[in-house]
Amino acid sequence: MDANTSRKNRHVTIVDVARESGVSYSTVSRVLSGFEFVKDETRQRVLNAAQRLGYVVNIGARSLAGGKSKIIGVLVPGLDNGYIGEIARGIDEELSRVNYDLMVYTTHRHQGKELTYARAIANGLTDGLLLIVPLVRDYLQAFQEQQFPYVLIDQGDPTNRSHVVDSTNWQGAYEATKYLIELGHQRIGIITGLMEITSAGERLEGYKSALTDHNIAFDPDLVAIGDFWQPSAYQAALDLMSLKNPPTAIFASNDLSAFGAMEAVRESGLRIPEDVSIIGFDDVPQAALVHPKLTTVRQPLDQIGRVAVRMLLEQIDNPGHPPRRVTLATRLVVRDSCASRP
Amino acid sequence: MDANTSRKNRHVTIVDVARESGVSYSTVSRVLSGFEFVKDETRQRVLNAAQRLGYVVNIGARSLAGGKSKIIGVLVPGLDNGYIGEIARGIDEELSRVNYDLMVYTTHRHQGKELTYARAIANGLTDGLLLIVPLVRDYLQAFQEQQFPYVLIDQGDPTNRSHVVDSTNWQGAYEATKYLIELGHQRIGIITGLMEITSAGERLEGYKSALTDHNIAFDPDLVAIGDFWQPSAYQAALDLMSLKNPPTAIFASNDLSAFGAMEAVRESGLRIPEDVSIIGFDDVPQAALVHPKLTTVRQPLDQIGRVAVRMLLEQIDNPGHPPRRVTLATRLVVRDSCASRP
DNA sequence: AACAATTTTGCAAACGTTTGCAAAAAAACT
DNA sequence: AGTTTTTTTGCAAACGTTTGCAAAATTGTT
Repeated sequence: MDANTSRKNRHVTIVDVARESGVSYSTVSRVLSGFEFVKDETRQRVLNAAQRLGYVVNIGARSLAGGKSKIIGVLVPGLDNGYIGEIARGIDEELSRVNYDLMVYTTHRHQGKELTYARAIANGLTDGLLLIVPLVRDYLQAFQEQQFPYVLIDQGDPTNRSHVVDSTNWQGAYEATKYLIELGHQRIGIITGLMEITSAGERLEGYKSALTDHNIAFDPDLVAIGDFWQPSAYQAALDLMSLKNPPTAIFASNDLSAFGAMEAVRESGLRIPEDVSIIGFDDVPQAALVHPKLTTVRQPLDQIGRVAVRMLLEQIDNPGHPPRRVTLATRLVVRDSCASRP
Repeated sequence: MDANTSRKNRHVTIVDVARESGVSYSTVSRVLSGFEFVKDETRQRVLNAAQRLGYVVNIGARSLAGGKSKIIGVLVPGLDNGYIGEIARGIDEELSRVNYDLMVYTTHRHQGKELTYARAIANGLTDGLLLIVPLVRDYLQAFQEQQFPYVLIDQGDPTNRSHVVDSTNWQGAYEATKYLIELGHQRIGIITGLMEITSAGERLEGYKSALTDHNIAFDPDLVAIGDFWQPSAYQAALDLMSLKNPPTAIFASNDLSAFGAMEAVRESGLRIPEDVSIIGFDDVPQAALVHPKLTTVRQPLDQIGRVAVRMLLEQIDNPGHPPRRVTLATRLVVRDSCASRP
């Protein structure tokens, strides 16, 4: 096979630009990568030449040589849910303002060997990492030792050594529950999230507090364990509804769970909100699309993404920044899925 | 400021592994990167050493030196919709099987200067590109000249020089329309997609053909131009419903548009499906969640993603592969949003 | 046992940047 | 005009790989 594929598809390099503009390649590098001292006239000359030649930096080389890759990574379970989608939008928008690119790593695949995995990332070409995953643990330490920038999204770090951005989970849950109580409900069920995630716990606590504060005894039977996904919430709701004394309202720990609950309730032959009220958490785009429109606690998801990016960039530019935790406010969005107690 | 940040956070390199296992670094490279001739015993020794040291390749260096980066890029408008999410899932799953990573580029930002942009990508560190974008044009040629691997998803290439994977748009639209006709509808409106996208045109044609084949005159008034997004579909549906002789059924060119149409119809005080039937296209996850559940034409979105990846890999491993076009079958999914003519 | 053929290994030269250090040029003082 | 200071530039040495080529080791032939 005479496969004379010319492997070398020569690209325009910094050297070409240097030649074209009559300066040394290091000057070009300086012009292109930063703001070092370089005479304005020279800078212009270089910029023009680069433009003319259609130069574009080779990221691999740059990161090898020690510069920033201008890539940040985001570690997520998967792309296929509105929650992540909204956060991703915020991330993306903020990133674009500073000309960074985005690398996506999904965990659902790399089961188990996450540590190795995280090391791979840190070692590689990303300048920092955004983690939107449950069960973060071991590798945080590795990151800390390496001073590798990262921020946790919607997931607390028990050791308080991480930068994290989240929202007022406890309070949001409290408000949701309170709202239900004010509608006259006394038996309020909750479908929890995956309890390994800190926000799931916080929401459960908020629910409990609201109950207590309004003199309603907490009944463990009304707590159904879910995992933030629709199918398990569906099952959980089914369990709740088959109680001898079923709830007249359900607080689902996220919207996806609320959708599952709606399905289950409807299948039990009951109407929403006439027979049972359902409230969610997150306010993903679909929440306003389902019927009846879902009343829910809004997390400013895109904002969360934005803030996370800013915090990460801060660390990148300024290593050794002391850990910060930013908590964004949630607010109740009343739509059509809740009504007064029947 | 005594910021003595030790810039050099030394990583384990191929050289360390070489030392540890008592061979030269090139042998290590060969063991790690490919299947070159190397004695089995040596290979084992190297592998063990690498394992022990926790070695992990530096992608930047590898791609600089001419190897594969094992990263593929995907160019999308944005991450915040179920359609992309599903395709992405397919892509991701398939990629994980071959240990590739994923870089996401969104276009909504780089308005206009897409050519420069695409060149940047191709020049950079991705081994290939998946394009899920409207309005592909100029840069395709650049890719072709450079023999840079790419595949078009759900978007045809008029010149037939690209690898593309899509689904049976014409046929899906035909079936949807036919289904509506068989339910007795005579005045069937259509909300088109963004007409710059080939699939939008194909779906419109399918709709027309079905009409013609069943002796229903095509009425231009019943065609409302949309752009595949909910808000414009909402408006389009409103227009349709305010016709002197409004349609009794609407074929929306994608599910998002169908959601918009549902909203509009409901707001006009009409019921779905009793007063007007609505059918969508795509079958995104939410389609089964809205109420009434949406009858729609299912595209195997994750499959599309999978196939696209396979085609891309094929090109990467085997440059100069002649362009192929794979068209996956759609099928009608009947749910609750369509009924016989009132 | 000598030689040829084949398989396995190692050396060195890229790949395209960044950056410390020193040289050159320009500007600011005497 | 001669110094000193400051700004601007260039050289060279990394960074961690891959890979062509040649040397070394192994195997096969006679």
